[in-house]
Amino acid sequence: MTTYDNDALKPIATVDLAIFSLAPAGLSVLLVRRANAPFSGEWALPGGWIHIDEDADLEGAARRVLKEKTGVETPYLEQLQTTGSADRDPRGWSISIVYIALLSADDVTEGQDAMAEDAAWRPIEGEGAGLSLAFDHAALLKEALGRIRSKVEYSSLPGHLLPVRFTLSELQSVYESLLGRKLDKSAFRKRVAEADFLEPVEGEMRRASNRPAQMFRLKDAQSLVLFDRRI
Amino acid sequence: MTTYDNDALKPIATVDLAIFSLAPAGLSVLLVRRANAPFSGEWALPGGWIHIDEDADLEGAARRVLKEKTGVETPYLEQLQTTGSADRDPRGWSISIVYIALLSADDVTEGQDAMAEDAAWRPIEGEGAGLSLAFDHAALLKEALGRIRSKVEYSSLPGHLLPVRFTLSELQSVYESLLGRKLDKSAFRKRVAEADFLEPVEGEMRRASNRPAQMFRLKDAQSLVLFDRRI
DNA sequence: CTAAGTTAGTTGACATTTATCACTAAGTGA
DNA sequence: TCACTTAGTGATAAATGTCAACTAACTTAG
Repeated sequence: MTTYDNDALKPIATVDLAIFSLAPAGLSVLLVRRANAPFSGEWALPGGWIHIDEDADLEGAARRVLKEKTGVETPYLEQLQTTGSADRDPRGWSISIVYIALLSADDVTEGQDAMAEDAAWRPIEGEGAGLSLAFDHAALLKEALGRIRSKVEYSSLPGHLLPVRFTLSELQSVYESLLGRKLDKSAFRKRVAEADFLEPVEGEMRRASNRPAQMFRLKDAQSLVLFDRRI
Repeated sequence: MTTYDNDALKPIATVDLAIFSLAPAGLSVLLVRRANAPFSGEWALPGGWIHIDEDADLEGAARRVLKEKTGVETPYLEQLQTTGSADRDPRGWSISIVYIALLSADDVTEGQDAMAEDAAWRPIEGEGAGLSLAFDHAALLKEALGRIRSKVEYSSLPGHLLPVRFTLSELQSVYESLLGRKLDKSAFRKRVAEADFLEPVEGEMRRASNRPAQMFRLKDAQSLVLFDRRI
């Protein structure tokens, strides 16, 4: 085993985030416009160097970046993957640890003031492959989308994109929009009940010109519940 | 965004591997005894610095370490997770990108000469939580075991631990031993047939003092096939 | 040569689970 | 009071899993 006699032999390490929310237009990702070289002026996933004097660990670094860009402190946060190669950054051998964050619709509306000026929500169109982003961020975003789409099939993931309180019908629409197909109401409710990640907000109903609907909230806003079978 | 004016501000980055095989005693992991500080003399997962002049990318670094320790070049290899914190290595802020590798029984027997002298196979007992390893490697190993055990439920993973050619009954035993429960022969064969990751080796049979069994091999020795439902 | 023993591989009956779709419930507004 | 809309539940058909019996193909003992 060799040692790093020379720090110049160390790779560069950054933490990058794929931050998702449900804008009215559907699933959207937060992008920032780069101010400096390389790729100055181009859009990229929010991210930054690890600050070894400030960040206790990788997840701490991810939370710091998230707070800087959105003002949100306690979202759903999950490590996606790590890429690293000699040529993904013109400045040298670099590593990117990528996290996925899901923001509730309430986080987005409440956090509008706190949001960084260089940041913007971009709706995902189709497979989301069409975007041109700095570094290898288009590929990273594609991976993140793949992970999200796959987890919708067998987890409570969509619950983290809604407002804090929502009805079962609203939850079902989010599943349907992320999956791109209709679900049966009865089967959907059976799955949700079994998975046991919701609790009713007692006495609170969504009222419209029809039968009122019971409102629910996630039992745990930070964690994902996996289903036994597909939704 | 800040820049690294000083390389001393960069974290240390290593690639570590949880390399598994099926020794006669059951699932086993390859450990190496550390020759240098820190944790000199203690057992650890095989790993090493990223060599920015030699490794093209992270997976390349993982393959290099794997070859150094086992002589094997083309195993099943999968990125598990990345940990990084200020205190996991006494030398400073450090990142470890952890890979899981699965070696076929043939790899192990053929590669015995090529295996590094400081390395040894250690059988996993129970949950594998009892081992005391350098750094946070005990926790990393536990994560790796969790990933493997969970993937056995819905993937072709056990096929990568057997010799290149094997019978369906042998495959079923490996599933059973990793899952810790018996499976129904008929249901098992239905799943395996549906998942379509095996091909028969025409004319080749396992002979014993009973009816001969058809031998099979993986259609693709590097990739995992996921099932629609649990095994 | 034959019968007993062993494991491979298949088949079918039955129980359980899951999908599909129709139904009842509870509100609004004309 | 009736038409309309969405919420929520139940009933039946289809699919799937479980269990165990069955046939097949070999070796070995007598």
